[in-house]
Amino acid sequence: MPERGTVTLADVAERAGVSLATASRALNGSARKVRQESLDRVHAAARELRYTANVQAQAVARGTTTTLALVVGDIADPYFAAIAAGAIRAADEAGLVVTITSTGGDASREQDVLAVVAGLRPRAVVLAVSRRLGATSDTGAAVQALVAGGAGVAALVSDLDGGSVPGVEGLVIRNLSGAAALAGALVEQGHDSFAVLAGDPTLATAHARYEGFVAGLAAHGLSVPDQWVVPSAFTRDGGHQAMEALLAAAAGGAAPLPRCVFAVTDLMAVGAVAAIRERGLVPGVDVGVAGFDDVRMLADVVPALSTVRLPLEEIGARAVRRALGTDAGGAVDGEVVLRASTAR
Amino acid sequence: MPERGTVTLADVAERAGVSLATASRALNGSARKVRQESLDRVHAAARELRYTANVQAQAVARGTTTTLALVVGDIADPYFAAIAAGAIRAADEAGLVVTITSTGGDASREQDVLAVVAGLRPRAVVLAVSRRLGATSDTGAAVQALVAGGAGVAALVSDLDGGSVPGVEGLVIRNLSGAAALAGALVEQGHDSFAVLAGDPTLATAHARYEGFVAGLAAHGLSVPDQWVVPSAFTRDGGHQAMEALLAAAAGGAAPLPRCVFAVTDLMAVGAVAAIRERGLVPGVDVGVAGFDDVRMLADVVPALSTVRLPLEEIGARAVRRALGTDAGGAVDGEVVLRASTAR
DNA sequence: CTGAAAGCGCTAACAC
DNA sequence: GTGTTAGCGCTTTCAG
Repeated sequence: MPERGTVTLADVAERAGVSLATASRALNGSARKVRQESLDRVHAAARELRYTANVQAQAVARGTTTTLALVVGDIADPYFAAIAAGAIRAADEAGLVVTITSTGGDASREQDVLAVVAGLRPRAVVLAVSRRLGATSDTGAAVQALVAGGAGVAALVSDLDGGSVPGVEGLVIRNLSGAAALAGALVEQGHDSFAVLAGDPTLATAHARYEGFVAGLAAHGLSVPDQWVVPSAFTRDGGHQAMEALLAAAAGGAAPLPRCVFAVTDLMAVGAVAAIRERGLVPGVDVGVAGFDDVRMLADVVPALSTVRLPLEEIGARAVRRALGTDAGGAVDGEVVLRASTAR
Repeated sequence: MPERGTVTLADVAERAGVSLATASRALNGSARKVRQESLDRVHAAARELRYTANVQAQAVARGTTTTLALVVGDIADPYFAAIAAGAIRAADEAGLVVTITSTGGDASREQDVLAVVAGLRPRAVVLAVSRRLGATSDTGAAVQALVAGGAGVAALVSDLDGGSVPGVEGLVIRNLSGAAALAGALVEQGHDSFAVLAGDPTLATAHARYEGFVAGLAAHGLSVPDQWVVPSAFTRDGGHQAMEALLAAAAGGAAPLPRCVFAVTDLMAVGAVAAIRERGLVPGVDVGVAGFDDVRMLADVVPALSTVRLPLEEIGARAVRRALGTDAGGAVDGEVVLRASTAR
């Protein structure tokens, strides 16, 4: 029987012939306090009426919500999408509903987004945004407000990241050491001259990967000449353009071509591979390409990308637990995976 | 000055020296009714106190929320991720916050998910799940409840889809005609024997694309023999396995290999390409492969995939507007894009 | 064990 | 214009 409007607890209580309080206790409250018979009656009534508790009302009455806010740069980016998937799973396990807001990578929007998030009075919030180096402490203030409001806050950070915001749990992703390990592996594989498609150097993640890679090379006595460090947008197209710049310079005789190129992101690496191919060269043979992340969606690109695998879904899940205080801690390591794109 | 606990409207009103009602009107209510001076005072107080309205409280008081619930199969799937991105953008423009719940493609979980969604009392809900043919009307009932609760509901449906659920706006995606057009284009390109990697035939989307393709071929006097219609999981691996089955049969002499294979999804197509390559054949040359969706992430696979482009983000955005009643309607067409994977 | 009643933070009549 | 005062739907003392 479709009801008009919406069914309230009062309706259920009335139908079950008990008080509002009893109905509430039967349906949600601390169990054990309700007689079996009343309990059954209430449940029956609820079922018949198709009652579903209004979580907003519960939230104001209880003073705490069941919302977990996830702030990401761009949900269409597979990196964030994978993290979101893990976060949703973990939140679900904790009985929380995930609200996703996206900054679009825009720092100014971040402020607004955080304000909206604050209005949600979330039980926990996970910040999976591309942190900007020299971050405006405005953002810090907004986060402080969240913390003061009682929300557990976790943020993905890099192992190069400087000051941690007080009150927020940082889940450190070892971009620095991962990139360093990759550099070492590539050198041992025989590569001896490298360029870095560095992405946006003001982004903490991009910066850490760049620094790590350079440090890894340095440990083997190698370095990357300045003209071979090319910044760009932190996207597939950015990688394409950066690689194109390198190729153009080499074609113009301005500089030789490196044996291997490290793109700080798989997506950028894919762009680079395309650029190489467009010049009539063979990626992986004429010039090696390595990425970072090992996003699953790119598993079938040819040549298969050497990269640093990050357990993205796991990261999302752990960030949630971290925000809820149910994850002990510990950093997340990447795993170097060598494939055809750097096989020579 | 970090406040302890949380700031309420009452705090703001007190600090501004006005009543609760005035503060409410100044901050949210129907403007115009508050004197400029009071208005300024209230805003100043709000700013100083870092006040952010509690949306849950507003929701119960107003009897309507600012939540838009998006139900997707799997947010890590680029198809859904793109739709989600568009939905988030459109919702944001409408001042709504998006809550994403994922069914994981599990029909039984769909029930639970819908129950949770109902508890949110969302202003609107977008169902972007893989509809199952012969759907359990249980789901229909759950949706009914949502509609009865006053939520605007929109669902992505196929042009082959049968009964529309009363009360829900169906945004029809022309899978059927898109696949038919693709078939026609491939025939005109010179292909004359086809296999279909049909995915999960119980999913409305997969089914429509299969039917459309077959119909498109029929229009040119061609057909697909039964043994060349191979069902599988609706995933990359499913496509891989299905193609592998085809290749194995051909290698065993059991059947010849078709000139061209249509995978009902780009992801499946990519899996098929990989399988072809593993057999030492050249995809696009020895056997053509076409997909559906044109997911951006796969733009750089080699050979570039012939496919049917769907404006995924746009679809997400329109579904939101549809649910809100601000989109007039009209189906979404796919656009055939021929590329190297079927060039011969 | 159960009911009556007092909130939770905010909005919306309804007066003044 | 602004303040008073009921609620919104639900939880939670506090008595019985």
